[in-house]
Amino acid sequence: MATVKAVRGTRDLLPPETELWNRIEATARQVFARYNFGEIRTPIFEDTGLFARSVGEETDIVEKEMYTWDDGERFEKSLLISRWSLANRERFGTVEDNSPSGAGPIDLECEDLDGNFELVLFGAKPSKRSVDVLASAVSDKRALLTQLQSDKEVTGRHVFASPVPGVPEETTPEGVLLEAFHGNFFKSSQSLTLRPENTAGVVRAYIEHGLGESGQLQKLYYIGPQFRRERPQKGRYRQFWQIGAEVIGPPSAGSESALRDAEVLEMLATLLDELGIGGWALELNSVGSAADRAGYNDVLRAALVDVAPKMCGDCQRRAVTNPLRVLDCKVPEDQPIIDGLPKIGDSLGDDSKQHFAQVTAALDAAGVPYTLNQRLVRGLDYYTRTTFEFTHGGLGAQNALLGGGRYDGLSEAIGGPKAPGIGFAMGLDRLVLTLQAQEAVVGAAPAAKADAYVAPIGESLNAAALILARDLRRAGLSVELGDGSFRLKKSFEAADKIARRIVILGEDEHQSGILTVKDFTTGTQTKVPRAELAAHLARPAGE
RNA sequence: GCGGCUAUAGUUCAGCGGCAGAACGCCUGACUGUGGCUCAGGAUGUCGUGGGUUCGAUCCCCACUAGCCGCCCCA
Repeated sequence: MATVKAVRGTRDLLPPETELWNRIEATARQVFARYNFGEIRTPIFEDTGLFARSVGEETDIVEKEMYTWDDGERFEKSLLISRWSLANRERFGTVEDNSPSGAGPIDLECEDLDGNFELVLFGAKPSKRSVDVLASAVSDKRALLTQLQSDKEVTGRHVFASPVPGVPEETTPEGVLLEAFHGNFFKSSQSLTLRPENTAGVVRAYIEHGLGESGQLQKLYYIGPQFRRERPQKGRYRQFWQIGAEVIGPPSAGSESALRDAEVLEMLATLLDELGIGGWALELNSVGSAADRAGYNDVLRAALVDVAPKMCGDCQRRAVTNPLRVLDCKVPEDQPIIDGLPKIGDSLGDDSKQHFAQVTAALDAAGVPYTLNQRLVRGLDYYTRTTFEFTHGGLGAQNALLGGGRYDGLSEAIGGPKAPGIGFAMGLDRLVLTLQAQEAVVGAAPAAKADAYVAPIGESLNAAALILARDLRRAGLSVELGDGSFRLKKSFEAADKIARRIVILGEDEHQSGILTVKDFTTGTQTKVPRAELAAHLARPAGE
């Protein structure tokens, strides 16, 4: 029997690797706290419409990478089928009787009509298969159900016509309506999606809880898994982890100020430094207001008409579908052409230019190094004005550690108040890879060992050992508990691997209350009264 | 979604159309209340899954699945 494995693009994080993850998360929380960010935890799934409207209908994420499902009550469907089958046992008793035009493949449709739900069973043009299907439907409702659920050829054919409730009728040339049911059969049906990113959820929560009403700037961070159905690669998974933060609020709270952009960028520089990421680079750009961006898109599209035929195949396609993406092209031959294209900086309005100048001036003053990259146009629709990316060499094709930008119109796009904001998302999976690579060079610190290993000799002392371990643990020590069924040799072998000292609890020690402690670092063995044991074990190894 | 490479022991990997291998790790003993170092011995396994070719396939062929690298896109 094939064993069940983690599904493609997902993975387990095990010790000791999880220590690194926790260290990163703890560092991030500390840094965020110093900048007065609070944690927000939003649901892992949201209404599909949220992502369609925020991330952008036309983006790859929404078009083909989301995990989306319908949250209707699917069981009701089978009830309806069985009801239909019973009701028509008589009428469709024979194949000939039932098929004025021949009973075709049977299908189900349901649709929301005026708040109620319509469910329709209909047959299409006759075929040998469809006759068989119907025959089994009449004789056995379970067989019909199986057919409907398993046979793609049957269930895949959708021909829908508006029915008269309860009355069979002719429908389209392709199909004959067999029966229609009308009523509130489906209590609810909603399209849900595993979040592909977290900014949309944060802004949704901001709107839903009226956080803008406080008049205060909201500074929120999150840490959690996101989901995109992409082809897995190193540092890219279908369930991936992001740490991100958002600064959002009403304009009166200063949410549009370039100072906020600079503060976020300076915080990120600090965070990466404190994480020990060496050699990061900040790339910075402004895509301007929504209008600036649209204008540039037109200018770029026009400019590409002449030069695109000389470019790579991908670029020729992008020139039509998404001109901004041409700027991302990595084909060497195309680079001179791209350099000759109009720059987005020339399409920025005065407001956008001034805002961006303030951002860079603040970064200069704070000593945060950056490089301007006019080709940096982020893929998500909601970005405006400042966009940025922190990259790191040694990540292969996936060289972006984190990315983000300003999204002044996002709240309004999903039905909220005017609430400009700026935020970022950091790929935790890649951050871990980067740190692991660095530590491999520097030399990873050995895994932390427990303070002590309590080794009872004989199973009769197991309970006493449990109590001893409990007391040491309550004193704040990390303690592993051995098993009295082990021979002492085995206890030593096990203990040496996972603890700094071993505490032997044999009959002698149990009677006298004076325990035998051996320090693995020095190999010295001492007798320690139980009352002094915790203090003794708390000392560094070798002392 | 597309292209290339890969899949053998717990791990890292050799290997060959004819008995399944190494290192490390693991277990046992030398040593019944003392680890590391050493020595002796042992088990490693559906050779990714399913087909095909062949007297015979872990090896050759095909498909599938998964991983890695690149593309697309993105964190």
